[in-house]
Amino acid sequence: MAERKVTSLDVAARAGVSQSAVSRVFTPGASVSKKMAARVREAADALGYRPNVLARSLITGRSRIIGLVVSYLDNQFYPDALERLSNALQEKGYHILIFMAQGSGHAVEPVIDELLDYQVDGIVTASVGMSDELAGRCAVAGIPVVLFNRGQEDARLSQVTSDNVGGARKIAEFLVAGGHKRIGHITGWMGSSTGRDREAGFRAGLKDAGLEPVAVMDGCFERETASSVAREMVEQHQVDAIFVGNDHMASAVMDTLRYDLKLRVPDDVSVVGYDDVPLAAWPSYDLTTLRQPSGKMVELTVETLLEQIESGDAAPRKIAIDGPLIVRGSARVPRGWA
Amino acid sequence: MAERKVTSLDVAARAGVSQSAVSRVFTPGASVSKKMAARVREAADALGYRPNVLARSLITGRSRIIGLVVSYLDNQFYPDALERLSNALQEKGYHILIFMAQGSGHAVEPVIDELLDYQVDGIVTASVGMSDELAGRCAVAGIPVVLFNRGQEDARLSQVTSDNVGGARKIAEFLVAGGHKRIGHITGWMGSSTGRDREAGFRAGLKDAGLEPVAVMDGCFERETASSVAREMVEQHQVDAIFVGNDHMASAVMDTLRYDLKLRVPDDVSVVGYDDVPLAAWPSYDLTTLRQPSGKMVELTVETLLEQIESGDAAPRKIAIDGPLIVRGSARVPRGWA
DNA sequence: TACCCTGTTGCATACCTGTGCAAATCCGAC
DNA sequence: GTCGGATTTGCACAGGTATGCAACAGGGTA
Repeated sequence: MAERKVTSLDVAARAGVSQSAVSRVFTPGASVSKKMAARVREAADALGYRPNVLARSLITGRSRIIGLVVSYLDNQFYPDALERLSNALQEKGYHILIFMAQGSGHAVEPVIDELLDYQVDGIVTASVGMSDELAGRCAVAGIPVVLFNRGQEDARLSQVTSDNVGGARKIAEFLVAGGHKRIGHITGWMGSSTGRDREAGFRAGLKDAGLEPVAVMDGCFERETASSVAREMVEQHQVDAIFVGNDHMASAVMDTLRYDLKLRVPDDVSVVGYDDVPLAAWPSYDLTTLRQPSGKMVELTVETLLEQIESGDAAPRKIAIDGPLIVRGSARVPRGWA
Repeated sequence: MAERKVTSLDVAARAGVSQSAVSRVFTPGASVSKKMAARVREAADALGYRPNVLARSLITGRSRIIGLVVSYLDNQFYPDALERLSNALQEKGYHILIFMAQGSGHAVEPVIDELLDYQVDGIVTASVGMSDELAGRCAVAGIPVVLFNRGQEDARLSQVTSDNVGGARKIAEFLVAGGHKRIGHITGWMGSSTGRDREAGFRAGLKDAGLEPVAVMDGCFERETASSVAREMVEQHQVDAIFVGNDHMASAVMDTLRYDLKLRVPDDVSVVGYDDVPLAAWPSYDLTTLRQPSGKMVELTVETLLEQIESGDAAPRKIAIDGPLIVRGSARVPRGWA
């Protein structure tokens, strides 16, 4: 039923040339005469020949596959980034092999092993950390790793994040300028660098104004957790503003404030998020938030990764780019704010 | 810097056995003695050996890679399905190579070629159609294709959808029972089977009640388009209910009705969606909608695909599963509705 | 014509694994 | 101790491609 695969040998036979000639025609930068190229291409088209990427990778040592490890896709930020990442890599002739880090986010270990089995040229992990031992295995295998939206000490790992400390500080300044007195913070998962950095920046920003958060609780990057924590924060700490660790949780918090606790946003409580995902701009939320420029982040991720893959020995890079505060209607705007 | 890759030969040498022995130890179902397996595994662990999937696929003819073609991820339905699909396949030892069909959804052609280059074992296309010629190429190559959430005539293609005609009919009945008189429909993209089937089912349902939609306009599965179309529908056709072709658009329509046109939902206009994505359950939308059981759909997609891959000559299947109407608060509920 | 230089081509091999076949080993029964 | 059968092992090759090396052709100059 399924026809036998057509190989470079078939093409060579039909064109009356050697197999190596065929190979060279399909290898950019190889030495082939115009005439030869024309003959081979004609035969190849007639037979419907296309080079076998897997066989090719066996000999070149490059698979043109990038492994992507991701743990959840319900936060809009990640599908968006995934789409951009895939497009950017596709343009460079690479493709994404996707791996879900299931369970409680800690099951990265077995996933990386499988990744290595596929001889990926590089790895991007989105919102997922790596053990030192794992980082070592990748380093030994010569496979560059870029942490996307997450940071880690290990010098062998590259990372691309937004300036979480600086961003959160801006938010603190904004809330202070808005005259809020009882400010709370629902953090991202404190087991993540992102969650910790935003908390640190936020605390620092308040401290500069002589303030301190009246409550800091872990939202774990989950909508349900954030909702229940928000309820507690309002009822027990009477906050007048909440900085929520990302937009995904912030939208849930706004829903809880409005529909569950019957409070007005921002009149009773101001809410600020982080990321500026698409839904932040939807009229239902109209969320003031700090934009993580995902286009730029992806761009730099690709650049960092390909640089290491193609030049072999480029040093890992730790990149933090800053993003603007997007002022919308979910938080009281300070008088005369630019 | 990067150590030379450790191969089955290295393991064989260390264990003092032949390379084939090593291969057999890592091939489930091959004939190996306990003793041999133990020796080989010890040596393999010591060296950190893992079989090279690419080299293996070269000889077995199976890559254990499934190609996924997807055109957009901003509709929550797709990231959700992608996550489930990846997990389900991962469990079976397969992995997803992702391809974005960029542009106006018609650029599937070049993408499929690239897919074939990677020797994928099967293809899943999400909300993307295929030309007959393309379907033919896949059939010739012996690669099964499953259309996810989209239908097509071609007998060589499998497909898994919800019962779009039946589902839309249920919605029509619900709106009619609710006493609505001027009912409009913002369709999904009419270039897609999904869009057309839902429209047909909806029309049929209204007809059974002696009604007809007062307006039918194409929302193209895009939020912006749906919004502007909704405005037109209200202003020029005074609808009292709108069936929107999916939840992704429906949430935008609700925002437009409420915040732009200052209408109350459902008091002034009822809105019903399709899919039951997570945001449909969020209090801000509380959207009445028809659930597409994505878990079940993914399950059947995997089953269909693997059956064809592994048994080689299973016939393509056309599956349409039906889903329940989820009644929430965005549409007037008929008196005494179960 | 003899010469050299540049640009093309073919030959042979390597990449890493799975598998058919034949040889080897094992084990128990006579 | 011998034999038969079942199980295990090794040998050798195949799968589809890229590439170093040597051989080759072509063309221009003296």
